[in-house]
Amino acid sequence: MRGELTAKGRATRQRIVEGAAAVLRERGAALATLDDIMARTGTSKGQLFHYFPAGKDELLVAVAQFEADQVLEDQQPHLGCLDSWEAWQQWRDVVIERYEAQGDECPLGSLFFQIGRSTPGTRAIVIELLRQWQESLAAGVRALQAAGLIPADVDADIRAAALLAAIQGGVSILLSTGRSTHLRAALDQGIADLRATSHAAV
Amino acid sequence: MRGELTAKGRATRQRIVEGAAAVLRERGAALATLDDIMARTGTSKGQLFHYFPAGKDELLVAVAQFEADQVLEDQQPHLGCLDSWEAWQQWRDVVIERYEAQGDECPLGSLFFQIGRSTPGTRAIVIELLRQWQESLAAGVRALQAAGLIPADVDADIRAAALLAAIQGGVSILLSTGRSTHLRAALDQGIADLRATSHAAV
DNA sequence: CCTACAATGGACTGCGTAGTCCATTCTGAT
DNA sequence: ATCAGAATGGACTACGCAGTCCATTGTAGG
Repeated sequence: MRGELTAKGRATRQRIVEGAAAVLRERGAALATLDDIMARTGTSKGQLFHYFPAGKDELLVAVAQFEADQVLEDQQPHLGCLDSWEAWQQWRDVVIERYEAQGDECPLGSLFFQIGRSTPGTRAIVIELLRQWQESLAAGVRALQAAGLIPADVDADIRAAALLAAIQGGVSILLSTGRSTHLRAALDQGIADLRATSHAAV
Repeated sequence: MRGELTAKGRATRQRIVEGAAAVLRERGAALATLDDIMARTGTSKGQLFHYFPAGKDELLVAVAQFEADQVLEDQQPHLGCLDSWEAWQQWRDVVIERYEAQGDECPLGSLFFQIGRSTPGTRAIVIELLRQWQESLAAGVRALQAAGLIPADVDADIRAAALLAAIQGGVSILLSTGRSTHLRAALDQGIADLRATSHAAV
């Protein structure tokens, strides 16, 4: 038992992270307390500080990483193979469905505002998430070019950046208003405009 | 002196709101304390609760309203008369400049996550802000149609919604990463795609 | 002036919460 | 069976912060 963490220990730690994630989604990072997390996960103070010696911040960073991983996973396998208009459409459906189901709970958003500015940890996680997300989208645009569905002179990176911004904006408006109108409009318009490049007179 | 608030009183109240707004931008709503605000504005506890009897929440709502008004004002007069491509371009420049200057401080964002979910107040303010913003954009699109610069069958509301989402997303990515790349990409691409409708083969 | 009430200052209270500490129980290797 | 170290429980501490309260000062109207 030199490796610091037994099987039981790993399970408990995981339970804490997942439970904490649920609590944070429900109450928001600003209002969630360690007691909430203890109650939800059926753990004690001793355990929390046993697995996250640096305290709440360390736990929040772990949760942020957990949530960030989820975001991309939830879009697979569609995000990974955007090589036809059908694939793009399926991906669109999954994204909208996911965020409509999430409603006004924003795991990463509230986390970011709680500790993002101060701690470099969460910020780095968010940046890396955005980077991978955009890279996948850019790959999708290039796949369309390779398939001859859109012109080769379309700038894949700019398009991907614009699409990513459109999604982010749609989601934050969904968070504020509770309505997915803008997310839908942004995604649909973004894809339509991409499609329009194939028969533009420019 | 029956009207509750003298000239001096009104000035103090205003000073508190503006000072609080500054503090909130700097430290984020989650970390800002009444003591910070007192220090910044040179006021006492007594004053804070004299002008905002319901306490911190009431003050935060006042700040949210103040910030929301700023957002639209800062885009004027450009946002009000988007009737030519030059006007759109100028507006684009103002938006980018404003948010680049703001950097990673998000007055409304942090406010929203602090009290937005719980209090209906801030949420209503944000919703109203978004509504007016989108309405101005839609008016701009219609102005382009009226000027014959884009086809009449372009759906102004959808375009406006997509543009608004693009901006919001660009801003939130700016908040996360500190880089305005996405905001620029989103705005430029959005306007370019709008422009492309005038010579599309569809 | 004088008076009523607004404006101000600041000490004080109460509470929620993060974090500490140690006693006890469990687990696996030898 | 034994023992080191992990896992757990929970009482206890420290403290920051919102909100209360009242004494004092300023101010406009009569």
